Amino acid sequence: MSTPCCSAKPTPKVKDLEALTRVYAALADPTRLRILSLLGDGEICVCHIHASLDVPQPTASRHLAYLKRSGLVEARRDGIWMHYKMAEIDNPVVAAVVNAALHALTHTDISAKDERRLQVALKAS
Amino acid sequence: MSTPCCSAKPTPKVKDLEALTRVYAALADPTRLRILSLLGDGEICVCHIHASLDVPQPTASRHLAYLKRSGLVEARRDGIWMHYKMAEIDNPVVAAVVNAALHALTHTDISAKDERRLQVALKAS
DNA sequence: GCGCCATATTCGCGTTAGCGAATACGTGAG
DNA sequence: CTCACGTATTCGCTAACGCGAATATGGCGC
Repeated sequence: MSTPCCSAKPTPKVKDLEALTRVYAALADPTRLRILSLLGDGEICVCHIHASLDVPQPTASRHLAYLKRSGLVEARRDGIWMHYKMAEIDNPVVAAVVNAALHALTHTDISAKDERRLQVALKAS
Repeated sequence: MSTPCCSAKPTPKVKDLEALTRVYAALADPTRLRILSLLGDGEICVCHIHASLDVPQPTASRHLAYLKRSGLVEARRDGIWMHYKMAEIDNPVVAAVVNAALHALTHTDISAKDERRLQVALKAS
């Protein structure tokens, strides 16, 4: 369940190591990991992200742009607000890596606290 | 099998995000990923590593030192030669992340070629 | 001891990343 | 049109990384 790769028999291929490397580079930052952890539960507005993480707004925006560049995240405009969510990853090998990250994040204290702050913020809306 | 975490019920914890971040930083380099892929099959001598990857010896040594610092790899001295192997990772969450990486690497072309070159080198010993 | 071999480290360089602060963009309200 | 608000980008600045080249360490044979 956490590694859906290889459930289908036709062996998937990664074009080259660069794709994997870029994904791991995107995961190699605590702020981005915290963002991904929040996005693992569904689409969220930027304001809720930087409020839940308690980081400056430009910081959240910059990391979100990085994640979008890396193909891990998709953006949707809704009037004034931007909503982000996890991207559909076509490559099953890469998807398994990202899922492993999301799963690992469920075991961190910080992500649990972020999640709690997010729920509070959502309730206040 | 690829994610042994959570097979036991007592929920494991990651001290903080820094541990995860450091692991991902260690994985965010193509040369290190290729090295880990080779080490996934067992202990290897440094000379075979830099020969199989076709990278300069100092480069292999530098990345191996990085991996050792990150706790992903262990070194063993055998006379003149240094042998490296995957480290036993105590934290099951981190272990799952590393296993996901090793699994992903089995789907890359480059790692397959490295593996083939390694087998040739081992046969010639 | 000397010298050779495998491995590790250092140095200088260019590239990249992250941050805080400030500023620009873009959309809806009035 | 103008303003306010949410979001994105730019500007120094600093720190870390990766590389090639050169050099240093450490163990073995003689």
